[in-house]
Amino acid sequence: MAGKEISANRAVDVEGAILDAARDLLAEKGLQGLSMRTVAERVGVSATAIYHYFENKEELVQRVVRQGFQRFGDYIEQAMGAHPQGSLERVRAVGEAYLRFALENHAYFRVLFNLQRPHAHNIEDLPEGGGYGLLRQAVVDAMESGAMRTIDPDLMVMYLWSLTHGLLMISLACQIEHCPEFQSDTMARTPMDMFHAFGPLVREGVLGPAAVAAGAAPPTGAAGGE
Amino acid sequence: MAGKEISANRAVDVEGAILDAARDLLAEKGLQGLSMRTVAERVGVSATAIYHYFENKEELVQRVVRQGFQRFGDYIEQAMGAHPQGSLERVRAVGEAYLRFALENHAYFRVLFNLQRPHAHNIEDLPEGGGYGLLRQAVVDAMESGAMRTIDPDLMVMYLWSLTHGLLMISLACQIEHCPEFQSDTMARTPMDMFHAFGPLVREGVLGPAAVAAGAAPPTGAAGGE
DNA sequence: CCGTTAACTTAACGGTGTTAAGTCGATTGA
DNA sequence: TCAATCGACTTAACACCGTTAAGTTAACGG
Repeated sequence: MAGKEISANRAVDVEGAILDAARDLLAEKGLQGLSMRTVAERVGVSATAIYHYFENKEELVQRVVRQGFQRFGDYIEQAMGAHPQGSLERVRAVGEAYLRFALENHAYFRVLFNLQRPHAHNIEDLPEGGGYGLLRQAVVDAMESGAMRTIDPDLMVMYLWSLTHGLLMISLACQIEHCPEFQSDTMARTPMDMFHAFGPLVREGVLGPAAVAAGAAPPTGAAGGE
Repeated sequence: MAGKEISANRAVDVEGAILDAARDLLAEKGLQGLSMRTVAERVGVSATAIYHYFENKEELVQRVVRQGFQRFGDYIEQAMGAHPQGSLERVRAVGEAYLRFALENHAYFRVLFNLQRPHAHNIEDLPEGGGYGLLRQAVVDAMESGAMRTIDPDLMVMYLWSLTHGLLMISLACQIEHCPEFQSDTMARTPMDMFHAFGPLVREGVLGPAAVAAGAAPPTGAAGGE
């Protein structure tokens, strides 16, 4: 029995070591930098030994990702706890922690959120060349016509772009149609429906028309603000 | 000279054929499904012939991506044109076209925006397991305390999550610090600064406190839809 | 002591991006 | 008209990749 424990512990050790090595490699060099052979070399076993603990490379990566989301969640939870329940600061703290975690571990975060290597394309390769400039002009026009509040148009564009792009990315990352999580009654299912459902929030804000009209903007805490 | 033209045209033909084959393969099977050998087979040349036109696989993909963004931009421009200048409908149309294009060409779009294969992870693997549920609770609490308007909490969570995630993805996709495009005076530079700058927009909406207070919500067009 | 099983190993297969060297026809200069 | 050049390829090969098959070796239960 002592022997069994030892061997079991050893097995756990090796499995853990494989996971650790895989995580480090992912953080250092991304998914492309993770090969079964390099992981095995770091651990000190042969490449095929990994197949004793994991079915294939995908499962290995999946396990690392799962572990990563766990830490991500813990990080956010801790950041939240520092603010009073029911406050907007608390909601904002979630977003801040989200960003902070991602920026501090961004090579690793890329893997968590399914991104490829940096792929050095400038902003000009993005919808730019037709997209960014067009949206910006539409925003400037809307501001001039009074259909939209007047602020820095680049900030407005970034806000609208982020919201749309984020919705899309999340929808694509998990095939949202198959997630019971998101099937609440009042909530539309397709990304396009959600986009439309965002309308009132985008127009009137998270405080809502009544609060804004009453000039009741809280002096200290606000959802996205400093 | 006739011969030169012919050979030049032929060269262009082959180059174009390679690009077309690469685009089709990317749209069908994503980045993993694109190998130099399969592209070459479709075109009817040997794999190494590609290296006469492109430095390596990365450049080939880059070229396809660039072409893709061009079409993406054209698509958006066309959708915009259908709405009157200066209207919120026009701004919203950009977002709608953005989503429509991405959803209709999503295998291809994944490559444009640097995403990996579907990687079937459920929503539970996302910040869930600590994140989604926590944010949702914070939102529910804020609604109950009156710090936030009361709507479907899942919709609110999706809105906040999309905005934050999108900002992050765009920031990571192009290293925004090095983009002069985004160095406008009033605009903060880091993703975290932008997140904070979003504050007033998130709280009060794109219409602004004055318009909302005046009950001046336009009857027909609004930024995020109906 | 024997059979089984866990925990590996080595060898190999088919695939990948990429390089080196060679072929071959058309173009060009003398 | 002939030799040289050059563009547009080809074949062969290299190193690496994920993965499978078969074998080894030590510990264990009966």
